[in-house]
Order: sequence, then structure tokens, then C-alpha cells
Amino acid sequence: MSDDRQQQILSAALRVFTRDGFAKATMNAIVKESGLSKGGVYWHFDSKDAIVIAIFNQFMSGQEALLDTVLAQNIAAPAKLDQLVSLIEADVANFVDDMPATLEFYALATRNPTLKQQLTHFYADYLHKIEALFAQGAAEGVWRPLPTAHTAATFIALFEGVFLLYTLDPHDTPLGQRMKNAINILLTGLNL
Amino acid sequence: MSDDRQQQILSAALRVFTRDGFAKATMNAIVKESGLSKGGVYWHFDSKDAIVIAIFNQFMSGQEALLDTVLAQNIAAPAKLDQLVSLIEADVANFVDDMPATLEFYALATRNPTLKQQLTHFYADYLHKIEALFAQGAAEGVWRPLPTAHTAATFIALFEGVFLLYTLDPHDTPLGQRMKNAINILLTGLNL
DNA sequence: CAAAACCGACCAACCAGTCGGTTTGTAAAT
DNA sequence: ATTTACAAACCGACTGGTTGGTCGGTTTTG
Repeated sequence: MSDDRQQQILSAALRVFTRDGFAKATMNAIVKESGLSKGGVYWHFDSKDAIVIAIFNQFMSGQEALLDTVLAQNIAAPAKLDQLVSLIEADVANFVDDMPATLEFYALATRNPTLKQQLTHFYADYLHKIEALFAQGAAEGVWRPLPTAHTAATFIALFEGVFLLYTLDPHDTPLGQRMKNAINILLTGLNL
Repeated sequence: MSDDRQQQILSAALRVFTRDGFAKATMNAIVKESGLSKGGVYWHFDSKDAIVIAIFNQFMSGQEALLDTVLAQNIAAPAKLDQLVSLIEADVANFVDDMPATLEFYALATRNPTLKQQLTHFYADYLHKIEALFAQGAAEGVWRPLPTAHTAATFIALFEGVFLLYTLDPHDTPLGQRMKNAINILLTGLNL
């Protein structure tokens, strides 16, 4: 049952990263949290970095699967957008506590070539799929036929920014509300 | 000339953080880069964290000063917005290389209470000032009179997101172009 | 019984911070 | 102008503690 054990280790590691921060997280802590021994953990993963990369991959796969689920449906573009927001909102509720860890992963990705390449691919894929969504909306005549690359990049940037600010300071406004506000303004525009 | 020496240490530290990443940056490296000795550096700063916090403060002060410069002028709101984009674009050129470090600071701020509080204050201030800008635009009759808090939060999120994505993967599109694309879509809106 | 999975004591490297001592600036006393 | 006095600024060898990773041996599994 190698896969189960690996998952057990990854879950433990994510818990430690979330609790202690990536910089302060030690292998000893991950080992202890996993319930295994040091040798056991190192039998499954060659290094601390290997664990980080594995967690990162799971996170990206999950996000991409979520997007695919929404886009696969046979509905109008605005409905897809609504559903995407709802799904992300629901999904994020499961890992709000891990969001600082996400930030640290991003920081790490700017240094680690392996991580950087994976992240670049992930975003390229994600961007293309979102582009298709906006192209659909334009074809349906509900959205402006702007260059889809610009629109998609702006949309993703807006969402990432909302996440970032929420992570830095969740204070009173819940994440779902922030996302909806942002989307509304992006759709309607500011100009009179 | 205590201030000069402190600045010398902070500049060296930022260089090391940018080069090695915050996690891997050691005091020995900062000491070496600064040209001083360990005792010398520790005479000016009590700890590694104190150095980080000082750098963070400088960064925030700079950003706020830039915003104040723009807002203080006696011109229409859209012109202020244009100018803000230009100024940020020019300013960012000076520290593109340090942007991964910025990401790491953000990650750190979610753990360190002192940093977190400073960052919260900084964003609250920044938000209020941006709100005033959108209120001005609404009063001038060029922008929709939406709730300024929502508009300002969305605007900041959009910009932070653009920065984030650019840091993660600068590939071909320059930052200034990305900012302008994003602003255009936000102003005009997507809906037909 | 062989390979896979696991154990945990051990280690070499490293790191933030300390401290006793030295140099430098500077202001008052001679 | 020179000495004295003292604190600010600086030096760098040293340390106590920690960390990622290893390895020879043990248990479990098929």
C-alpha cells in the first residue's frame, strides 16, 4: 500500500507546513506527525524538497480538475463563470488554513527550477482553458470580444490577488463576497 | 553616521535575500555581503528578524510615498490613475529582481505578528487612499458610483495579482503592458 | 526466503547569536 | 595643541543547539 503511506506522509507534511511555516518546518516534525519513523519517511521520499514538490503537484491537479469539471458542462459562459466562483469558494473553505503555505510554495517556486517549470505549465494550461471560456462568452454575444489572452490573464490575476489579500488579512469580509464583488466590477466595468 | 551603516546593512541583506531566498539566507552571508563583521551587524540590529522587518518597512514607506505623490496633485481622477500606473511601472523596474523576496515577505507576514500588524495597517491606509480616488472619479461623473470599498479592494487585488503572476512567470509580456490591459478591462467591463 | 517497508540512534554541517577585547570618534581638561 | 577619558562602533573566534540526511539492522509482506 505504498500510495496510502505516501498520502499519509504528505498530509502530515502539509499539516506541519501550515502550522509551523515552511521555513521552520523540520523533517523531525513531519516524521513525528506522520506517525512513521525517519527511515520510513525517507524510504518514500528522497528529501524534504521532494515532499514539497509532491504536495504542490496535488494542489495543482486539484485546481485543474475543478476547472475541468466546470468547463465540461454544456451551459452558457456566464453560468460557467458563476459555477466556477461557487466551486472555488467551496473548495477554498477546505484549505483556508493552508493558504499561507500556498504563498510559501509560490515563493519557493521562484527559486526551485523544477517547481518553477511545473507552475509555469500549470498556469499556461489554466490560462488556455479560461481563454476558451471567454471566447465562448464572446461567441454567445454576452461578453465583449476582447483579446482572450488579455481577458483571461486579467481574470486570473484578479482572483489570485483576491486570494492573496484575503490570506494576508482575512479581517471581516469573507472570501466568497470578495470574489463576487470583484467579478461584478470586472463584468460591468467602471466607466459610465 | 549610524543611519548610513544601517542602510548599508539593509541593502546587503536585501541582496542576499534576493539571491538566496529568505529561508536559505544566513546571517554569515549578510555579514559578508555588508563588508562589516558579525559584531558590527549585531550592534545595529538585534536579530535577523529585525533586519527583515526594517526592510519591509522601507518597502511599504516607498509604496505609500509614491501613492501620496500621485494623489496630492490637482488633476482629474482618471489622470491620477494613469499616472499611478506609470509611476508604479517605473518604480517596479528598480526592484524587479527583488520581487521574489517580496513574495517571501508576504509569506512571513502571515506568521510574524509584528509584520502582520504592520502589513494590515499599510493595506488599510492604502485602501482608504484608493477609495478616495474612486470617490473623486464618481464625483466627477466619469466612473460609476459603486461602493468605494469594493472598488478599491478589487483594484488593489487586481494589481497585486498582476504582480504575483508576473513574479511567478515573467515570460514575454512586460509588466507595464499587463497593468494597462488589466486596467482597461476593469474600466470598460466585459459585459456588452 | 527475498524483497519491500520500516526503525531510530547517530553524525557532520551549519547557524543565530554571544562576548571579551580593540579601534575610532569626540569632547572636555590641561 | 596635546592629553585624558569615555562611549560608540566594530571585530571575529567561539558555542550550544539544531537539522537534513544516513545506515546497519529489524519486521512485514507476498
